Amino acid sequence: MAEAKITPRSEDYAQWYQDVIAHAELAEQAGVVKGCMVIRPHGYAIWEKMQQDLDRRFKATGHKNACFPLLIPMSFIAKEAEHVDGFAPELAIVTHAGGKELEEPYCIRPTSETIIGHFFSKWISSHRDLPMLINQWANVMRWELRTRIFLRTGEFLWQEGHTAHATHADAREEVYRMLDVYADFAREVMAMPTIRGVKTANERFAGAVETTCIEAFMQDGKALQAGTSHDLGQNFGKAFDVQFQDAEGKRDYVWQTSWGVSTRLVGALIMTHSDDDGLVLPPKMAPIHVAIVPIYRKDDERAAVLAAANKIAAELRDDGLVVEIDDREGMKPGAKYYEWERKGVPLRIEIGPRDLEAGTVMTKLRIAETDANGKPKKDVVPMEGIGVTVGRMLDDFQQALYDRALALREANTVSVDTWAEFEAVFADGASKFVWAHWDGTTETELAIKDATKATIRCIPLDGEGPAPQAGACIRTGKPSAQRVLFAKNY
RNA sequence: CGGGGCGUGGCUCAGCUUGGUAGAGCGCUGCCUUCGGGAGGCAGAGGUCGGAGGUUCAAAUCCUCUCGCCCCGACCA
Repeated sequence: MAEAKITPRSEDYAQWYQDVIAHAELAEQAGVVKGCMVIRPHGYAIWEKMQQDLDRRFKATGHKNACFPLLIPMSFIAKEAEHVDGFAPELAIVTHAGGKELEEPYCIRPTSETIIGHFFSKWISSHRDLPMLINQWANVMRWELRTRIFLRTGEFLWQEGHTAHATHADAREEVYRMLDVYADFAREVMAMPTIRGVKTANERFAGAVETTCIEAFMQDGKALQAGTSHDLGQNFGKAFDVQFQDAEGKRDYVWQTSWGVSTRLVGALIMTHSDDDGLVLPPKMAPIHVAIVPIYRKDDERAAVLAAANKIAAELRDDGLVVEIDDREGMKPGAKYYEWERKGVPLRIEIGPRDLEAGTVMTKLRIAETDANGKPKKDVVPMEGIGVTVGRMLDDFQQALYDRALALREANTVSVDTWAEFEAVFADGASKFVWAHWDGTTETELAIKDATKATIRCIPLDGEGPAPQAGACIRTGKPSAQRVLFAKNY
């Protein structure tokens, strides 16, 4: 009996996304808690891989982890005018505790700038205390009207870096250092190309003077903000009175930054690489690298095959790989193939009696060409030196996924100079990455959004997108210094 | 908050119009056969039909109220 199939992307991309998550057992709607998700072990394992790699990068750039309270006094949120305007609508508020009404309500943290500002003011008094480089791994809550698993949920997991510096220049250097950490991580580990840029005033973080981002291309042509890094200027320093004395004895407010990525990255990973057969994971993101499926008929075959499978697994594990031997009884090999594929395991090894005789194993990458009969291509490789062979296959696969993702983005990226062309790209719910000129005003940005649902994802940094060149705004014809990135977004 | 939909074994749902002993498929448990791309047979376990009230000899089904969730739109990492 065939299992319920994953909806093909061509039929319904949103349904496909949900099907992939369900079939790979990554997460599910909590149901009993509105807008919240349960991250299942396989999904959480992916998040842990992200955490481990990022945490190493944060430590390598001098940051230390800490943890601040989940509950924040409401008065804190109100101290920074733009911040409170931005976040007030999505706060969950605690009014009662211990059977009594609280004197001052708390909100569940939507982000921690305010409470960290409070503590920075206690901890910082001298330029010798700077820079203060803190990161927090935490859960936060934003009461969203519309949620999508991993991409936007009421509660989500993330890291938030918070730093304080003596000069604006130092803070800006930090903002861009961490943006590059995110971009490098996305490229090297997630095999996901991104575009680094600056957000328009309209899309800026509430309370920041500048917000930078990495934008990733999803298979349906939409953009997804995969990470952000903010220059907070002295806004929170002034709101929370975070002052220091410099070497000359002058007092000044600190210059702060904050930066974060969240479990949303799991959604980005899915929509960058996965296909109609389910989840596809780059080896560096895979909780299980290799699944070994033993093939046998009789008991004596079973014993011999399993012994060989264990030997291979041991060799691969010595190389640091996570290997699963699928020796479940009563399940045919084909069913096991489908299961490991929909869970995104990058490489499968089949080993049976014929292999034992020949001293070989059968290997199958998660994404493979199909032969003339429509069957996926498998490779016979010698058991001798299996560790080296598998290592190379996984490295190549990691690179191939990046190349494929980049090629898809490039194939769906266009430069557009007329409004008619621009509208056509975004007609009927479609989206691409569009480089177009814009006159720099929020008014025009909103008019374009109103007409097409496309928004400015970012103003590209040097080296991203087409070389800067003056032109005329796609909408108003007014002068524009450079093209900006438009797309519909998640 | 507007518009739509749904609450029935673990999951997906049928049954409701026209009230009469709670069903199917998948999954699960056991045994047997099978095993290089989604196996089959036999035997079994499992449900206060979201909740409360009402009508009735009799309610999953009709009526009233209520709770919850999902989808679409307005806000957002």
